[in-house]
Amino acid sequence: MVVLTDMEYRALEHLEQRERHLRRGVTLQRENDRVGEMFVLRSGRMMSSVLLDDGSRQILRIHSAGDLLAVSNLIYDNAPETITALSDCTVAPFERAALSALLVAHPRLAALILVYNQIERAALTDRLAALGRTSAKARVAAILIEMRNRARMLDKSVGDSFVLGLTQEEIGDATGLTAVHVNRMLRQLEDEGLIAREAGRVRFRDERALARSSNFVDRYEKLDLGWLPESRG
Amino acid sequence: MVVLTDMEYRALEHLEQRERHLRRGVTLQRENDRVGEMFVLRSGRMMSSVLLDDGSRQILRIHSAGDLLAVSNLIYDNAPETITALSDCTVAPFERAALSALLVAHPRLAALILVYNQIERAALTDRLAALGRTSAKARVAAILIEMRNRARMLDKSVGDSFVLGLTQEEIGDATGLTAVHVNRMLRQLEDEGLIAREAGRVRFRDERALARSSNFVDRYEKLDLGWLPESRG
DNA sequence: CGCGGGTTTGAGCCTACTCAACAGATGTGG
DNA sequence: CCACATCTGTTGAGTAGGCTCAAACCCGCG
Repeated sequence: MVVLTDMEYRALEHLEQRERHLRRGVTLQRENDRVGEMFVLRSGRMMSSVLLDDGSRQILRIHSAGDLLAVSNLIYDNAPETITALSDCTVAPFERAALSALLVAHPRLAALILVYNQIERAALTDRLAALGRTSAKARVAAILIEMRNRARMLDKSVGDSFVLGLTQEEIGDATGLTAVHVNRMLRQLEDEGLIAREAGRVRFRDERALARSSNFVDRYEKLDLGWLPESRG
Repeated sequence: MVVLTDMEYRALEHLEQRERHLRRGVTLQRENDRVGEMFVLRSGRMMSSVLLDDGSRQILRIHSAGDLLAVSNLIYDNAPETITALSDCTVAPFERAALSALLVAHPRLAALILVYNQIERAALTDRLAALGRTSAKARVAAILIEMRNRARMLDKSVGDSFVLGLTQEEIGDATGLTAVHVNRMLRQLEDEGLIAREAGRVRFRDERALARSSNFVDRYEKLDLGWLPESRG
């Protein structure tokens, strides 16, 4: 999508020097933890979530390889969100100072971070609209499509059938529903012939109808990056 | 909160050269419009929203003076959201290229934009959690507190009593409720002695209890900006 | 073989929605 | 200055989508 120069590439490499491996289920940081680092997710899938004081959980975002994690630690000393591994993962931690230096040395990378933020913002506002204004079925359909597209971004060979990698409870926490109701909505989508479920995999049988019933918009498409500043090296 | 240097200050002034005045109700941009500009909101209050295809509306964010508007136009040619004036407003438009130049010339301002993005992200995720996991009453309470705090940021003299400046329909579209139910929730908060309503104004009678019933967190507090890069001039 | 995590299904309930009517306030044109 | 339209807020009655509680099932795993 954007070609980095050698210098920029090396700057990123430098940022990601260290590496940490996480097993599925491990939490990288817990809400309100005193934190200072940020992370690049190098492989695997993670999620960020918050706990409300009635004990319920809201999943804010599902992250996959290449995402920046915990960027909000840049400005808050106490983490505003919990970050947990959904699969085995590797992350590369880096310090505020490193990011700060990067911004100064590589304005074009600074701009790309801004771009990244805006994509994420768009995705968040889509979810906001979904939670506020769409039915349970639409929300479940939307998360299915989003997960498939994510999978495909990392592996072009992914087609109609893919491994969801989320429990129904997790889908519920992401969509603001109960696990029980998620189950019923999946069944309904299946009964209507929109999807099929087979041993941990989901297959789209009528993607068109699925998209129609979910208001889904792919925010990684149709980006315009012509305005990016010149690179320095 | 952060002291700008003369150079930085002048760079921002330059960005905000032009000015445009908007009457209440006017839309600055409509979803899917072909756009290229971004804006600084100089005075007044605006909102960004999306329309779903069943005709319902979700308000994504309420903006007040000082906010950056339509930053997502940076990366999308077609606006992902509608932006409308909630009161008479003035905005200062600027181009992608201007922002791009700013990032190169003033890395510390680039960092501040990043900071701004993260605050906004935190606010969005709070709302996401509210829509997904809290009751109607809690959501209404939360928006009241948020609006009061916003008003106070611009005018330190604002205390328990303030002008809400939103119709019940707008509150509904922001919280994912119907106007009718918003009305009932306001009445309930009033009956319970948490608020009083008097001619367009809201007064907090028990702010502690209001905050308790709403999970509200003020994301503009407790920022740590010690890591910001040195300014250049 | 028993255990635990995840899934499935049923029954009944409650929160928030829909529809509808009305009251006030504001504005507009005649 | 009145008649009328429009927008916002208020209240009631009935409905429904999604929740709770509970039980059973499936499957991989120690």
